Amino acid sequence: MSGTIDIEALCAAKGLRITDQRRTIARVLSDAVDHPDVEEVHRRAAVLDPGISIATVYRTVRLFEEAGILERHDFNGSRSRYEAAGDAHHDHLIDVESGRVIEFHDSDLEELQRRIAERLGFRLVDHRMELYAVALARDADAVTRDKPADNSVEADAKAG
Amino acid sequence: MSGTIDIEALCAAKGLRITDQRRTIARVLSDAVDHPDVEEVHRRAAVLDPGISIATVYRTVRLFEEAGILERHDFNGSRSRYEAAGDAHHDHLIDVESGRVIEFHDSDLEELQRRIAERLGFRLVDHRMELYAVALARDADAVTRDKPADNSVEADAKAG
DNA sequence: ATAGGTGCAAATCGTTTGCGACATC
DNA sequence: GATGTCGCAAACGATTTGCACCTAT
Repeated sequence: MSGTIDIEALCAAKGLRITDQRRTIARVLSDAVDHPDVEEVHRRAAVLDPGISIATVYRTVRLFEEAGILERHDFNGSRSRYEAAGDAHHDHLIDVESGRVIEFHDSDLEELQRRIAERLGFRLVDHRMELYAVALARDADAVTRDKPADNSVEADAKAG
Repeated sequence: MSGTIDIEALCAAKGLRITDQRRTIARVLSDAVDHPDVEEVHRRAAVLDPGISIATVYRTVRLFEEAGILERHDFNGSRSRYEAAGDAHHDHLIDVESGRVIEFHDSDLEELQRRIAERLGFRLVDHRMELYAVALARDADAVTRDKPADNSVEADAKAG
């Protein structure tokens, strides 16, 4: 889902100075189909530009996140993981056995969350929701799309 | 809700060696009506036993968490916060303006999460769900209990 | 008596930052 | 050419750990 976002174009649009390093990191993140952490982004960026520093990667993902270009996740605690923020909103299911992250969206869930907050006297401004689960039996991918449209779960698996 | 759990008794039941420090920390956590971080637990424990070390607090909350006596939360990233695990399961709404944490339970939500995981081919084993919200107008606490029983939201505010 | 807990200080991990050199606008 | 960025290494905050001493069982 995020693999199609042109982060470099977004940088330009936001008036961010574009350097070789930022271009490289933007490309790595535009191409990512998973949710890499900083170390992994650095590893991939270093393939394209061996001199790139991890400090620059930290600075850049932070910059991009503050510009709304990236989303940061904190699935297990320790390391932060990133994905392009351009897609429609979605939540994550983490396969606790493989570490695989599956994105999904369910509008009933979104609506219910909104109503719960309202019932408590609040207006929902954000939420964080992760499902930790184990695959059912063997045919775990045969059920990927069993109902159409927004109201159901549309998922595409992404590597760890 | 967690203020009534006798953590010391749970330690004994689990065969954990009970020391003065653990007794003190257990009491602090049994008495807590909020979600203190390690520094705050240490601060409160030090009132009862000024010599207690923060390393011991870290070791003890970790021990208690691994024994299933405490739950660790990671609401904003940095510091972990703890609460007694004895209560019925609940989720958290965080008032982004005051930092106040409100506990709630909604069985529709729990059920929906289970179904979403199932639809994706998984069995739900755990979840994390936090609502970030701002208080509506002034009468934010007049709506605390507007529907009865499990199906609705039952909340009690807890300090940050 | 002994397995295990404690306090201290040093180590670790992820992340941020001060600095002088360098690149982009 | 001014302003901002880079790489490096040191600094940082939260947490863990090695060690010599102490305590519950």
